[in-house]
Amino acid sequence: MTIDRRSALKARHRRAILDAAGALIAEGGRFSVDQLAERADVSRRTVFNHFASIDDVVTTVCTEMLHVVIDGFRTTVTSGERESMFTDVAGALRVTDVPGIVAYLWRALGGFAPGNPQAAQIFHATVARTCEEMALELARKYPEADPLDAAILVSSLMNGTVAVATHWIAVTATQLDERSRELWHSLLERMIETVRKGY
Amino acid sequence: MTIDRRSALKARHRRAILDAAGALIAEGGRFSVDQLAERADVSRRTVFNHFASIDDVVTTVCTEMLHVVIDGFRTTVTSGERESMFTDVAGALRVTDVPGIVAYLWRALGGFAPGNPQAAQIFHATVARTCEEMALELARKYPEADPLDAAILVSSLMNGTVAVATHWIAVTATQLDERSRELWHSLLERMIETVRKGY
DNA sequence: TGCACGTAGTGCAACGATGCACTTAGTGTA
DNA sequence: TACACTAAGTGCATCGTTGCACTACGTGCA
Repeated sequence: MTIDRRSALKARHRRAILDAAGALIAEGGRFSVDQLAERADVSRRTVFNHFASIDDVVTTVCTEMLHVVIDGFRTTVTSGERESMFTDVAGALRVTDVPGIVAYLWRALGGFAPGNPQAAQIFHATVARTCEEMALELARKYPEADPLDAAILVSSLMNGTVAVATHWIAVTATQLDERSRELWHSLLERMIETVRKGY
Repeated sequence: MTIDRRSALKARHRRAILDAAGALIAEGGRFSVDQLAERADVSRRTVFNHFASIDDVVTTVCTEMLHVVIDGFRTTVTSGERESMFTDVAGALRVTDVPGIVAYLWRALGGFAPGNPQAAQIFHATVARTCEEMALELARKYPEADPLDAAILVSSLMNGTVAVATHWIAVTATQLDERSRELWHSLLERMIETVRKGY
């Protein structure tokens, strides 16, 4: 087989951009495209060749981080005995530090754009997708269960997250609080609907 | 100032190719362009975009290694008091492990192409240039001295090299012995002539 | 001798990365 | 309000990288 080095170059740069964004986000400061490009050792234009916008970059980074959570959850759920949804979720909590990862993500994002609604939206959208995937995983294993139960269980799995998020909101971006509540409500509704349709 | 990322990309790939070649040479095996390209994580074609030939790559790697020797020698000679060429050469031997570096280079090159006259030629040509630069450095500091003395001193500085080279030749590539002797003779003549002309 | 095969090296067209000039939009300031 | 300034994002020409097909040459083998 032949390795496609043309794709390899693209992939390398894409990775470099994401890694740089992850580092910059973790450092807690806002950052510009120029900073991102410099950190990734690519040109500013290349960033826009790979991603539609800065938010696209950040969303991708967050999604990647939460995929760790999803993968861990999926492994726990699929490898465990069929007992009850509760034991699966409890097991996932023991194996993966879900609230820890998501809290880290949230704090980092808070630093990324304090007072910027974009940060909260990116966070909630990413976490929402993560929750949906986890709820779907549960529903696959327990098809006879009520989708509402799965959604609520996953929601409580993410509880630590919400607490941290709310805390951050209270401390640094009070004006987001109301919007945050709305987003979490709509998230729960979307989860139930998603599980019901089973994609 | 603006960083030229176009050049940066080129430089990065050039470095990757040289590093890969250095590693492959050090590992002691022969290697093809394909191996080199794969190791450097660039396409085969890019190797030829940067270097005219495989020998060009190897020569560059060797030259870079010997620049360590040259730089160390130059520092010792220029920073030391003007006393005698002999003390300078002795000082350089104390500071830099000249025979060690060159012997390593030779063993590595021997592995690169056992039975291949190219290896010996690359080695001798590279070392010859190194010797010339060192002899020139000596002649600059002691312009009244006989170029022959400078050449012979540098030659003796490289003595460990010759010994190792001769040993390797005897063991693994006897057929190169005669050619090696010729090369070293012509090297000495060229050194003297070079110093005499002072470039 | 003829032939398959591996490897060095080249020519070329397509694709990816880059520099630069440009528009757009938000923000602070006189 | 007007204006300077900063940063996001776009269009385009150019340069660097890559895949692929090709030639040339040495080597082993029937």
